[in-house]
Amino acid sequence: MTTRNKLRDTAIRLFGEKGYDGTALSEIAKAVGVKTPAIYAFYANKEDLFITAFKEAMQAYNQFIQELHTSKVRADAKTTLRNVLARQYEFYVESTETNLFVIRTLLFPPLFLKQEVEAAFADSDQLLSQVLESIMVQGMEENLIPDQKIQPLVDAFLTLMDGLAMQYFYYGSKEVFERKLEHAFDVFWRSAEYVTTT
Amino acid sequence: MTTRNKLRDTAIRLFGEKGYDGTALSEIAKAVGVKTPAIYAFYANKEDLFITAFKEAMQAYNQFIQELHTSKVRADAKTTLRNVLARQYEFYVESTETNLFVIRTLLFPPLFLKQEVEAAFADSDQLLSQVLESIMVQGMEENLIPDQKIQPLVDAFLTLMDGLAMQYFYYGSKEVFERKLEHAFDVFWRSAEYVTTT
Amino acid sequence: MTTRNKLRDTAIRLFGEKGYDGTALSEIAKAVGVKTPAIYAFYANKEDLFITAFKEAMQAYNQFIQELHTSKVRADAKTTLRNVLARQYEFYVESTETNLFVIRTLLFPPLFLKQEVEAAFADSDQLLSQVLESIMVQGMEENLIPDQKIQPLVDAFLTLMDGLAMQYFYYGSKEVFERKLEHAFDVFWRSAEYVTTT
Amino acid sequence: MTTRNKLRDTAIRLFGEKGYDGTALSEIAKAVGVKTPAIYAFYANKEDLFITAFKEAMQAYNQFIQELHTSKVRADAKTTLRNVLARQYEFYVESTETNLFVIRTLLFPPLFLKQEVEAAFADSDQLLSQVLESIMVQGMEENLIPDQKIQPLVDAFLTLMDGLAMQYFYYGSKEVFERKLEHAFDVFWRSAEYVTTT
DNA sequence: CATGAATGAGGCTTCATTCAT
DNA sequence: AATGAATGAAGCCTCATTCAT
Repeated sequence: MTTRNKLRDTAIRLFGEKGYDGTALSEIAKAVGVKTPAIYAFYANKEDLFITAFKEAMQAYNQFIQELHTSKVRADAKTTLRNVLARQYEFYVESTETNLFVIRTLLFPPLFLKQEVEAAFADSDQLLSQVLESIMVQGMEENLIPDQKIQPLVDAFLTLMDGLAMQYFYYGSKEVFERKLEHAFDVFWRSAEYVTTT
Repeated sequence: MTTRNKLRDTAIRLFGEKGYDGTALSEIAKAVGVKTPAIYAFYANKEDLFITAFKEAMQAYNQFIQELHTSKVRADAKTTLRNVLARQYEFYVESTETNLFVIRTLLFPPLFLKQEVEAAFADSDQLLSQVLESIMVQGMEENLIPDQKIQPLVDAFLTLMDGLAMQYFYYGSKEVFERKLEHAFDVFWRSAEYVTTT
Repeated sequence: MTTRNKLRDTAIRLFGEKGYDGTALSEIAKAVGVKTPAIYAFYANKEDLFITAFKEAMQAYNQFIQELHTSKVRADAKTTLRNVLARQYEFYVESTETNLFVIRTLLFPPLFLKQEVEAAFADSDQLLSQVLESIMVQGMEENLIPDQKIQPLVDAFLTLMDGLAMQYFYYGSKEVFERKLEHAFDVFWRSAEYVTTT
Repeated sequence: MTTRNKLRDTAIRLFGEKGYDGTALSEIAKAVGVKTPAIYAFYANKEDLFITAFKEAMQAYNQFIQELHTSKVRADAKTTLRNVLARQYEFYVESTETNLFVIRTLLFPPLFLKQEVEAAFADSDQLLSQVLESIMVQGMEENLIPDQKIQPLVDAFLTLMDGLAMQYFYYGSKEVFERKLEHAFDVFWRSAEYVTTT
């Protein structure tokens, strides 16, 4: 891999672990095996490196969302939703570093990036909402989910995903996290498939 | 208020906004109207100030959880749970700064505090779990919630609370947040009160 | 003297010798016997130190001009004008460093100071013009200088002073400089006292 | 023009504007449309480029002086002297950049060039003195200038030229400069043609 | 309690220069 | 002749911290 990309990826990892202010360019350079000034051959400055890293990480994140959509066709809505969580989990495990960086930056962006971060977040959020919505619609067409307003289901599921995201990062234990995932999904699905008498 | 406490509270605010590394002692001192070395009359060093601030904030947070417990007696389980979310929301609004600091620190503690933070989090988490559990039990005793395993409900509700916490911080809009809260709770409760045929 | 002023004076000297870009803050600090960061206790940054030094030097320069005016009363116009050059010379010798800094900065200001420098120069220039003008008027009242337009005399004398200033800095030799001074003044005065037949 | 010469001329311009220390090789390269290391194909290092630029500029300057000499034959001494100033002015206007560089370097050479600069200056100065001297002699032969010592006239005229040089660089206004030039020359000439009674 | 003065450590960045291509 | 990659040196500046007052 090129030095340029090694720098970017290492930046993702270290910025994710210790934040923008907590990460020195010298650490990134050292991890890549290069002296600090070499960074400036590829990036204008620390902010530029951070932004580049952020864009890369967001792209990986959005691609993950896109793939949720692509792969949804294969199964019924319940399986698909369950898969969404499984994929989310997988994604976290595979790309913990990228994810830590994305979440950290979305929640606590360095001030100079606040606006861009908000825009990026809004995009991803909308994308994910659409994917979930189309899954819910499919569920209704399959008669797995009774006819009802879709927004509440989407909102609840998004909240669930966010909650799991948070927990993934603060529960060390795999078992606890998997239990939570199971339980949260079960409760969600029971509600979704519930036929309101009213 | 004493200078000591002004420093602590300003630390909570600024560390919450910009993180440990992003906040200079001089900023805190300036915001309080004092020169930097004055901080050392009250706190051993930056870490000490941070830890003190963290303890104060966690105490406020735990007290909030405690009060959820205390106030629960007055109403039925559904109302109580709904109130929990309302109180959580209120707490965020009233104490945004404290909360930002707590969440930031729980999710992304400075390295020197990782262990203490995890312990503190475990305590709060357990406390909150117990509160929620007792509410669920009450719900069953009231026959509002059909007999079922409690852990899944608690896990789902905790996930819901975490998800809302995250969303509170990245949705600027009050309306969107309140809609999400409503929807997420409705979906949760419908599931909780659902009588499984199986 | 306070560290603050030692820094300012050393800055005048070193900036004068080697220019803004050629002088490192560390050199100034070292010459004063202090570490570089100490500078920041007194000056916001390098530019601030430079500007402060410039103001101080300009003040010394303007004060020198003022004193030309004050001391003029005592003698006839010819003596006074000759004295002006003598004083200018004295001033250069006594305050070579200040002067080198002033001239260097007036002629080749760092870009960030260009505007302020031009304003400062305009002020001093006007001040000096007025002083010279009043001397010429005095000379006419004394009938040492025949009645004529004053502006040409002032302009010529100012050009003479500037020419001497330049030569002071590039002729190493005292003798050569003093000869030039004598000659230039003689030529000037012969012209001034000349009674045009036309 | 060759890259080599483009570099040299751009160096003259930029070193003249911002000095040796204030000009980065990268700026020069960029202005020429080449990458920095390309400079090293033609010049040993920054000092070498500077010295080369200086020699080129001094040559242009000396050639200007030479031409003063060459063209002098055509007219009477007064006209010739007046022409010298006109030509000096023209030269400044046409070759402001070269001149700025020459004057800056003569007055404030980078330390590593101090000696060479002084030698170069002495040469040019002597050359100019000779030119002026021969004009004065011509003036006497023409009986335009009464018999007198030549050195004072030469010294005065040199001082005048230096004074105008300085003023050219710090007066923005063309009108003011031209007025000063006129006045200074008039005063000079009146003195030169004056017949001393003594 | 509080501050002014000072500093060691370290961070970001620029720059002249080298070297392989 | 020219460039991309890289670096050593150095510069400006910030910051946590100390100490005498």
